[in-house]
Amino acid sequence: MEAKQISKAVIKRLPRYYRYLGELLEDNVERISSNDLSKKMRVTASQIRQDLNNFGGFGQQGYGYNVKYLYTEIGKILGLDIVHPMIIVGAGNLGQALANYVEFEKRGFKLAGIFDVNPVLEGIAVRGIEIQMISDLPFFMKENNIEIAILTLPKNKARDMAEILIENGIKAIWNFAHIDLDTPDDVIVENVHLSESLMTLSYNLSQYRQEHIDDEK
Amino acid sequence: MEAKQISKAVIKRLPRYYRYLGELLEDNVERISSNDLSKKMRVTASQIRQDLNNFGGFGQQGYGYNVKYLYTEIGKILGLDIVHPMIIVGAGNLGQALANYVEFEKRGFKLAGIFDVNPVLEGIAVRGIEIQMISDLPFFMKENNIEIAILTLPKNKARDMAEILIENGIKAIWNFAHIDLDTPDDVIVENVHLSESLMTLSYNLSQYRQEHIDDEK
DNA sequence: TAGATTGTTAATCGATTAACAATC
DNA sequence: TAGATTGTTAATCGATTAACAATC
Repeated sequence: MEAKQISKAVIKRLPRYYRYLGELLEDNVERISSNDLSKKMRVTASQIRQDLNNFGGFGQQGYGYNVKYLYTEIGKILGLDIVHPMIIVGAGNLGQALANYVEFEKRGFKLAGIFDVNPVLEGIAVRGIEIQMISDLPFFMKENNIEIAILTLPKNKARDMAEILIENGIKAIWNFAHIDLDTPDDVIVENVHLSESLMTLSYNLSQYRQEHIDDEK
Repeated sequence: MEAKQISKAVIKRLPRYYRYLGELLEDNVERISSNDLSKKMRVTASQIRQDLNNFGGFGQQGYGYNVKYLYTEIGKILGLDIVHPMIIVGAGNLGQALANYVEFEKRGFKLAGIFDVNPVLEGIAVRGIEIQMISDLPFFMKENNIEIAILTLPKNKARDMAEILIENGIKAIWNFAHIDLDTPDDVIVENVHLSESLMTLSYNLSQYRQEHIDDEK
C-alpha cells in the first residue's frame, strides 16, 4: 500500500547515507546518533531523522541508530539485496570503462552482456564478455532476465536504441547519452549527463572569478 | 557587484537550456517563446522566464527569445566562451574514456595532460598525450595554467591527490571518486558519484515493482 | 530514575507556479 | 492599434529546520 510519495531529494540522499554508514561499519562503529552523523556528513540532524522516518523508525530513543542494522535496511530500501542483471549498450570508451567497474558487482549489479551497433566490434571481449550485435538482443534479454541497460551510445544512435530496449521489455535505462529519453511510465530512466555536470563546474568557476575580480589587482 | 545569490537548482538547469537551444539552432529556429520551449523541455514557461531573468532580460515582449542570442548568452554565463585547460588525474579505464571524449574540446575544455601514480603507466600515450607521474605535476600545472583537474583515481588515493592538487593551486576538481572532498572555499568541486546514481535507479526499480506487485498475479 | 536521543509536529524558509501589468 | 509574450510581483507549494513530547 505505502501510498505516500517520497520526494526525489530524499531518494538522492539515501545512497550517501549508505556510503557513510558503510564507512562507519568498516571502522567497527556500533551505533551513531543523528547528531554525530550530521557532523560527519554536514547535513542537519533534523534532516537525517526526517529522511529516515519516511521509511520507518530505525532508531531508538536515548541510543541512536545501530549502524549495521541501518546500513542493511537502507540497502534493502535501495534494492541492493537483489541481483540486477544488466547489459551495456555501446561498447565505446565509456561503455568499456563501465564494464571494468568491478565495484558494481558487489552491490548486486551483474553485467551479463555488452552490445554495440558497429560490426567491427563483434566478438571482441571486454572483461571476458564478448561484444554482441543488436540482432542478438531480444533473445539475450529474455534468456538472462535483463533489467537494466546502460546506454553509452552516442546521441544520434541512442534514441532509436532506447526504443528497441523498451520493445524488448527493459525495466530501467541508465542513460549516458546527451538526450532526454521519451519512455513509458513503467521504464525507469536515470540520466548521467557528464557534459552538463562539467558546465555546472565551469559556471561556478566563472562565477567565483567574477566575484573576486578585485583580488587580482 | 551582482550580490544576489543564484540557487543551485537554477544553475543545474542552465546546461539543459543550453542543450535545447543548441538543438533549435541546428534546426535553424530563429525565435522561440517561453511557452513553446516549455512544451519541448517539459518544464513550466514560468520557470523558464524566472530562471533566465536571474541573469538578465534576454527576451522581448510579443516576440519571445532569439535562439542564437540566448544560446550565446547562456554559453557566456556558463563560462563556455573561455578556454579551460584541464588535466586528468588517474589514467585508469574511466580516466582514459574521458580523455577520449572529444566533445569537451568543443566547449572550451582543453585536455592538456594526464597523470597517474602508477609507474607502469608512465609514458604510455592516451589520445596522443603521454601519461606523466605526479612529480611532474607542479611544474606542468604552472606552465599550462591548469584550472580543472578530473579526478578519476580510486577512493583510497583520491583524498591525498586532492591535497596535492590544491597545494599546487588547482581552481576546480571534477571528482569521480566516491568520497566527499574537503576543500577550501576557493576550490570548486563538482561530484559525479556514479554508484550513487545507479543506486537511485535501483531504488526506483524496486519501488515500482512493489507498487505493482498485484499486477503480476 | 535521569539523561539521551528519537520520532513527529509546527515554524520557517526557499523554490515553483500563477497572474498580470508593461511593452514590443 | 491589437495581439503576443515578456518581466516581475504575488500566491502556492514543498522541503528544510526547529522544537519538544515520547520513550528507551
